[in-house]
Amino acid sequence: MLRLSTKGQYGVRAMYEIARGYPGKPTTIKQIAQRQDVSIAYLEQILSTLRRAGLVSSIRGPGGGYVLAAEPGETSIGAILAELEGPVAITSCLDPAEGCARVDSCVTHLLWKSLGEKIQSFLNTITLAELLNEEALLAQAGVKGTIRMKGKTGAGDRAE
Amino acid sequence: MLRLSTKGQYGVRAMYEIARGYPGKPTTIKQIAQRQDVSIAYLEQILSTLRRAGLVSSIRGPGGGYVLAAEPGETSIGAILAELEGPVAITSCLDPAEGCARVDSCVTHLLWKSLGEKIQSFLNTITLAELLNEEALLAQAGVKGTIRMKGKTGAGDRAE
DNA sequence: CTAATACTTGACAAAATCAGTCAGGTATTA
DNA sequence: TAATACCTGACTGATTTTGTCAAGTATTAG
Repeated sequence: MLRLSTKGQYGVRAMYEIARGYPGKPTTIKQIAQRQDVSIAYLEQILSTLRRAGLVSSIRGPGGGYVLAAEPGETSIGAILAELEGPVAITSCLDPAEGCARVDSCVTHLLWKSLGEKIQSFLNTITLAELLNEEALLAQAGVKGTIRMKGKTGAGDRAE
Repeated sequence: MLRLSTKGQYGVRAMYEIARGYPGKPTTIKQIAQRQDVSIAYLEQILSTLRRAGLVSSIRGPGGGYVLAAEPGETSIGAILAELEGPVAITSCLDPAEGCARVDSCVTHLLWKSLGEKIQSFLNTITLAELLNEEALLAQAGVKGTIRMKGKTGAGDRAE
């Protein structure tokens, strides 16, 4: 339940690839497609959305590609997903575009609203900067009590 | 994004109606259908799943209906949704039934895993008892960092 | 200038999931 | 034994997802 679409997932991964080149080096769609194993055509669709939203800028012509519109710490995962999938809306009642006829009589309304806010808040807290730095991600995303591991496996290292 | 299916939503609302009769009075499908404005046929499908899962018991024949299998404070929203929609799995990678080929190289894996755990934890905290008592729900679901009350069965009375 | 590179856009469609209906059952008790 | 009420699986139309495809437009090296 509560699955994210591939569009949202690919979008975050694409933004991560672009963030790796920050600042300076533009990243081409082709590079993203190879590194993240997603089709170029699909990425074009996704990046087009993100560009219109002002999250990335594109540079045309030879040597061009995509660059972040702001520094990595300024772009949250929540912002990326909001553009690609719309706002968090556990139920249609809570979708700003739809609304709910029975708000008052619905005992579960508050429940879903509260859950949605928690999710949104979490996603807004994590930025591309955290994604670029696994330790920072652990600190922010690490959960209740147990996960105190610090030594990473080295598997996620840079392959540049 | 991250929308819950109607099946899950109706399931929770049906469980709420059944919980209102606790202890003692069985609630019929027809009553639930009227109060929550859901078709009888669809509810039968949903309640059949919940009964097989052991969350409710059914009493057949005239005067029958559904009753909770445990007291309201023992049944969490997370348990209900898990039966109707499967486990929280933001990505297919995190679905126990599917698995992920690129776990090690995926920078976002930890992110989605962490989010999923937060959601699951929240849903496991809220029970039918909280739904029956709006104050308890506010205390549990209300803003972050303010979770103070832990008294369990005290809240399980009728709320009307 | 012009060709190569690279982004841009909108239409389209197969596949999967969702949301629910329907027709026939089975169990219980007044 | 008939009325009540749960039980089950098959089925289907609608919607969403997950992409592909074709035909552009903009930029710059040479």
